[in-house]
Amino acid sequence: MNTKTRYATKQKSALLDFFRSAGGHATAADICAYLEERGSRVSLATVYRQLDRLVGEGLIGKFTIDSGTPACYEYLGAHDEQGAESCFHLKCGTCGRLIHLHCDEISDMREYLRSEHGFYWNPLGTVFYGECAECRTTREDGRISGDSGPDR
Amino acid sequence: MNTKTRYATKQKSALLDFFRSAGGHATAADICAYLEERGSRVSLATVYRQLDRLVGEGLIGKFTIDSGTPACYEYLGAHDEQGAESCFHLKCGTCGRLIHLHCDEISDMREYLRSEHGFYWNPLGTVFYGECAECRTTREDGRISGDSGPDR
DNA sequence: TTGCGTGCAAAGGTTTTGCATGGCA
DNA sequence: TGCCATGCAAAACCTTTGCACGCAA
Repeated sequence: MNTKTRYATKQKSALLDFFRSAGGHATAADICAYLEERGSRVSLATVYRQLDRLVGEGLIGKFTIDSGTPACYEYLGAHDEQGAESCFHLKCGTCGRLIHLHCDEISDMREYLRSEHGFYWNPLGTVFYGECAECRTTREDGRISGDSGPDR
Repeated sequence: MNTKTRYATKQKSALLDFFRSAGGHATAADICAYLEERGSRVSLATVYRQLDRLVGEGLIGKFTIDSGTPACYEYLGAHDEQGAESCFHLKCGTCGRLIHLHCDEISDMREYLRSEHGFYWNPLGTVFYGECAECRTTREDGRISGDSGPDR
């Protein structure tokens, strides 16, 4: 589905620069806006095309927060093999925050999925949905306005 | 965000009938098509509105496979509290299959995320990305056409 | 009778695609 | 020079929303 990069263009290096310097996760539109601000204008279509290639090359990861919202992309190049596999994301459905996590505990989970279910799990790109501590506390304490509970 | 159901309409019961009989996961469009085939036509907008409410009521779960693709919905009513929390999904990025899984092992993961990171994980709605055993084997054996590896 | 739920159509937002042009090798 | 990558605009797609009507309570 995604073609290999054959030529080194300034748009591509601008994208990589963005990920290396800005870090964290960003949507295609974020990247576009950031680059424009920096003087190197890149069209949104090109951003999507490059991102697709970079994902295919394994340099960046793509993950989906919710259908209808733009996909998030994140630089993986900085992680070594070990590190990359211990990095994943938590999404709080109440406040909408995306939490970035590094921990080795999930290697157990990987091992389990592989041996027991034959599934080779890639934690990158996987988003754990739930509720963060702050929101949970707030909701249990106050029972503020809404009585319909969290979003999901 | 999602309003409570106040009236019992035939559209709503048609939706619930669908989930109880057809089971598994389905997109809004799937449901719409299925119902039309059965003679009970329900507009897509209504399907979305009802799904939103049903998710809010906890009767069905919503999860996102990939941005750009329609969201999947699944009936949860059949699960007891315990069962619901041991149900989750694996997505093979190579063949695109969505694998349905029930296992209790993940309660360890939940416990870990809660005690260590204060995060209340809801396994439903979370999709584990990776590669299934068949695809892995095929790819390692044959190294068929493409040399660019799996989609992600 | 009240007002929620529905259907239709249009809008909104994200992502993809066609085609002519420009730039890398 | 050959061909890939880009830019622009339009299309495709999923989902939400506005509004008038019908139906449950």
